[in-house]
Amino acid sequence: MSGTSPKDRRTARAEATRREILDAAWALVREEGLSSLTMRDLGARVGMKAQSLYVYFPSKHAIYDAMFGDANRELVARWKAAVAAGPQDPVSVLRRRTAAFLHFCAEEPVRYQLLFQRTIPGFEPSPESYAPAVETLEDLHDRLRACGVDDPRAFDMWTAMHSGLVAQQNANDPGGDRWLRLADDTIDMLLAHSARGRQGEGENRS
Amino acid sequence: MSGTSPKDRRTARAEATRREILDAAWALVREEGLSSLTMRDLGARVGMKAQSLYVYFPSKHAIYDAMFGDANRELVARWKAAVAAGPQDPVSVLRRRTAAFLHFCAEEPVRYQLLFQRTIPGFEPSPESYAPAVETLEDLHDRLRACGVDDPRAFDMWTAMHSGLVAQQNANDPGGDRWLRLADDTIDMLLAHSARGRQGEGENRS
DNA sequence: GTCTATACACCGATAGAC
DNA sequence: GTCTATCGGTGTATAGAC
Repeated sequence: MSGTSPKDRRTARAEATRREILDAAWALVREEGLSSLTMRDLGARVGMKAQSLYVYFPSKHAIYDAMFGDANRELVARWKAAVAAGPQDPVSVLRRRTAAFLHFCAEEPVRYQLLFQRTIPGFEPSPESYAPAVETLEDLHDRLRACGVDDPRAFDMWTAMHSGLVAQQNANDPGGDRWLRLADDTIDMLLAHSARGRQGEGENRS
Repeated sequence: MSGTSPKDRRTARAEATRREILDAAWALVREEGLSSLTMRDLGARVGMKAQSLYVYFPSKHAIYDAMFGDANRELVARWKAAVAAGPQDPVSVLRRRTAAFLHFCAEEPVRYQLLFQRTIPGFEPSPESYAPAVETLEDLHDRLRACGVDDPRAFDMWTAMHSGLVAQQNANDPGGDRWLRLADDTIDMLLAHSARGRQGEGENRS
């Protein structure tokens, strides 16, 4: 259990190279755009010929898929940190979680594009890379239920509102906060709306 | 003023060919997706070699631009028709206008993608093609003001909500109405929210 | 494991013949 | 106005030297 076999060393080295290629790919798409990633450019960036990349990834789509997984795992880490970071009453947790999600989507448009806009022709994420996204959505469902929102229509309205805030932010004020700063107001509005007709339960604003 | 010069005849013929090419392009992107449009396929569709298309359009982006203009003009026609089609009180007009916009966006995802997702690498619409979009947005502004909404934040919340409804509808339930049917509820919520703190003015629900 | 070399089937775009 | 021919680009793939 303690020793490291030659095979482990070899796969560990290969894994490090994969990581290096992915980091270079992120840098490239940040500079040139998601769809401007080419195998030849990427190879040059890591000091390889394009053909050698196929030793580490079977195709360009496999690189996109690994990036998709990267981004999704980062998103999960973000909202888990936000959830843990303050008062634990459901509405406060929901507010922090929502803010973390919105900032994650707005701070790097190319990452948002990869995760949610699906702009690459023919690219479909693998189930493994997609799994954290399912976890994220289920967690949101739980958080909303904890705040007394269990109407499916209210849930759909919630996802629409936040996808809309991010879409408008990235499209019309990239790098700014014109729509992001509406988040808390929007949360108030949605909570009030879904509480309508029910007996008003704890709704603390802080 | 009444006669038709040879030059007019020539340009009219060319204009008809342009129209024919654009119709073929719409058919192609509907079948194959927005980014799968190729000059070779498009040429074949109208019985030309790809190179001959350059007689009518200087580039592939120019074709996308003309399609962008097509779609925007159609959108204007749609909401103008919806506005004229019923009772003229501001809230009813706003409801019909909003429904027309949402259905326009949802009924042909590829058109929505061209207009609002900006998924084509390097494509920016020309000012001429974009002009109707400005008119649409200004009209929305006026309609909202007529309903007593003049807070810029409420206006931004409005655009976010509706961009989000369409985004979720097209991404997660294409062809259905899971998010579209939330429109009237959403309008109620937004109108109530922006009326909060002001003296409640006429808010008639059809 | 990386290279060179070569190939294939596409792509947008241009030059020039007719 | 349409064609043929061609260019440089793309992702992908294979063969073989070192």
